[in-house]
Amino acid sequence: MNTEMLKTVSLFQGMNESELHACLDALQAHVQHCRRGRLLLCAGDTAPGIGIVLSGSITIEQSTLPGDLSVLSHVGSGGIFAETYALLQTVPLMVDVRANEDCEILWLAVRSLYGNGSWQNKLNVNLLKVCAGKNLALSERSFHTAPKTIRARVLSYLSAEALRRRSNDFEIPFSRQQLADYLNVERTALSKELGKMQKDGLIQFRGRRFRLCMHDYHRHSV
Amino acid sequence: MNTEMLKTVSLFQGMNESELHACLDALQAHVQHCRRGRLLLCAGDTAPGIGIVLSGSITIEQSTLPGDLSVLSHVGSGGIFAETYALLQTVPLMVDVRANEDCEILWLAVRSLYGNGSWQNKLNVNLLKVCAGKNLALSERSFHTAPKTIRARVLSYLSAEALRRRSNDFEIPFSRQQLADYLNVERTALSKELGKMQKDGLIQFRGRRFRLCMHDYHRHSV
DNA sequence: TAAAGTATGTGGTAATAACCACATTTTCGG
DNA sequence: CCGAAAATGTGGTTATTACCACATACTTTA
Repeated sequence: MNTEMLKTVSLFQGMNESELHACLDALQAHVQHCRRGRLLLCAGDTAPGIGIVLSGSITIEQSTLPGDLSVLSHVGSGGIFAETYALLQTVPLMVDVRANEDCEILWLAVRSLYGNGSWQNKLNVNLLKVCAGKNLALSERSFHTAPKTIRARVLSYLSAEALRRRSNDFEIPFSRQQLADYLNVERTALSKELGKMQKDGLIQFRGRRFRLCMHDYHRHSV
Repeated sequence: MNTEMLKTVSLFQGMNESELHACLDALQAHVQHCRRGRLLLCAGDTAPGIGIVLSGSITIEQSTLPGDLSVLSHVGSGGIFAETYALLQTVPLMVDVRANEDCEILWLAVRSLYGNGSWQNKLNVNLLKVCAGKNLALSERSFHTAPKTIRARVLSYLSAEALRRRSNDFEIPFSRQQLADYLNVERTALSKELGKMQKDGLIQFRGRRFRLCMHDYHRHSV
């Protein structure tokens, strides 16, 4: 493997040749080749580790309705991805990762970070988890505020919540005002839209308790 | 200091008593008392370290125009804050941190994380920086997409960019379509609003080059 | 250089959400 | 159990934006 290239990767900054080798060894580094257009990871998966793009490039895509695809970000050679999900091993991906062109990916197993049990190490790992957690929370919110209509934002949020609780019937942790702030909409407009959605049979709610009535989510005209 | 309480803090998970003490010592932990309503940190500052709320609670506030204050988040006892900025020491805060009630804050000096120079340590620190960087990028975008009008979003973005470049005349890294996506608005609506803003004398632009014509935007110095 | 293709700007229209004033419901302290 | 206060919902109006069709400018390349 070309270690010169690896020295330019942010993760390995400040390491000399021997440290780099020790590191790659301990993290069970291995290379995956991937053809342009193929999925490296898909929503629902748990990340197998931290990904580093050795050559080529990948895109992070929002996996909503097919045909209405949106690219969230682009990671080129030397970039890293999936580290948030790798650090929070229980959390499933909300996005797809696709090879934007033929590429080589270096995977690092993250559990090896928990190396020697020194307090320095524990502190680092705890701090990493906190950062990754905030990261995830921020990504998720930006997900739910992306749709242009209030209805779509509400559905995005409620669907994610239902998925998380593994139930279509659940309580949300927000008051109406807080939910409005979270979704970046005006409170009374939110109330009105919630009412309409109930009338339309999409949801039922009372206070903070919501029920999602998803008849079939596979319906989308061409 | 009450170490029982500290053991519940996410940062110190999994540490025993002696590790905890070693840790507090190495990180030059010290306690600050703060009265309800006072500012702990203000926008433009650089964070002195990682903050942990020992008692009371704090709020993170958006420091835009006074009178139009918005609370971004609330951190209670046991919570940590400012870790993003502490990890990226060069970056000035975009927010204010205020004591929501009388409180005690434990500050940890982050440079001590760079402890022994093992590759494990370097890797951890590098990873932390990557996470903190993504965090910051996500926060910043949610800042710029928070305003309700296109004009306000554009100004929020351009002002931040001007601040970063320390100049009112700069190039942005986005095409129109990309900027529209970033600000979560429709491209042609963005073009129209940019035109109006130029006509109104707020900005000048040509392609990716922008100039901010803000008469009084130097309220960052004390 | 011409032609094709891409990026950007403009006009008009319909849909949507912000905003305000106020009604109703819920929560909470006495 | 009451009344006050907070939270939530409703109606109507206006401002703003999404959306569409198309014009113009700027790039690329044959």
